[in-house]
Amino acid sequence: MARKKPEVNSCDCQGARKSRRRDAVLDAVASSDGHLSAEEVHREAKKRLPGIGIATVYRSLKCLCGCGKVSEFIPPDGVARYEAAGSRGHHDHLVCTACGCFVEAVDPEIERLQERLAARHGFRLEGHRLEIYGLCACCARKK
Amino acid sequence: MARKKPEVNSCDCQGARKSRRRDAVLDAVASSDGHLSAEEVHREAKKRLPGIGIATVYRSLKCLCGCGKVSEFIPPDGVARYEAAGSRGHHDHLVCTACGCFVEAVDPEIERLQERLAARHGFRLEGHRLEIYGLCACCARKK
DNA sequence: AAGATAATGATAACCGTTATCATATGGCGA
DNA sequence: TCGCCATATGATAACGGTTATCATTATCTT
Repeated sequence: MARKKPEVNSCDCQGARKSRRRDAVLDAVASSDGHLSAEEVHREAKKRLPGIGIATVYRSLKCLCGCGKVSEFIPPDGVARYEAAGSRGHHDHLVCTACGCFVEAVDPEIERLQERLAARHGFRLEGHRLEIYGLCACCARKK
Repeated sequence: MARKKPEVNSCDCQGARKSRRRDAVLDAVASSDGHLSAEEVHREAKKRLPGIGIATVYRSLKCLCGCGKVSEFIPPDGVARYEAAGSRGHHDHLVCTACGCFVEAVDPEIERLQERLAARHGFRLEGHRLEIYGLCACCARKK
């Protein structure tokens, strides 16, 4: 007999069960400023569940990204960073090439033009990544 | 006595010497469609200089990127890809999430708006990376 | 409570990239 | 042309973030 689908949990992935650790990972990401690396998420999550392992953090992050609760941002150094999605909505990043700081930014007009660009090439738009590199105001002043 | 600066070679990096291998790497990248991974560049370069090692390819690519002869593009999978810069000039990428194909595209208006966005946040613009994800025309048709 | 299956932790494996180090090479002055 | 010496090179070990493996535990349904 077909089993009933498990109740909704922090991850809506197909067949996923409720899990204290995944909740802890989501909470760790959601209660931070964002831009946490997996290792930093692990550190935060351990404050909630001391025994949680790094593998679980990676698995949970992947799951939470899959269901849209968390979004992944991969800066030029290739180390993935995570932030809670939804709360602040979509945004792009201005990355300082000197100090490595991030600034979040959105330009509705750019968003709109991207749709146009995708359409022009026959692409069905699903998402995008825009990163602008340069010197932040602080670093530009020092040079 | 101060030595004279060596003559210009395929890499204008400060103090760089002319080198057959670096020339081979540049040629390998330049004579392809672009979007080659380091391993693929290595394979191409070996057709020109059979004994060339992978480490030299990585070193040469870094050097060539540094002086602007080659540009690096890091897709979502994190594996760097290289293409000759200059010839076709700057462009962004439309990446198909189904088949993984790339399409090059530029929208001058987006470029301009990015400058405005950077300025608005006090950033001194140095560069940017724009990748648009979606289904290419071919894959969209199949679904 | 029992059975089925997803979740977990520890850790080995993976893999692209870099560092290391001994040797070879290029380019300059003589 | 020769010799010097900094740069370039090749082989390979090391690195580091991420994933796979596997035995065990937790969760959900009946």
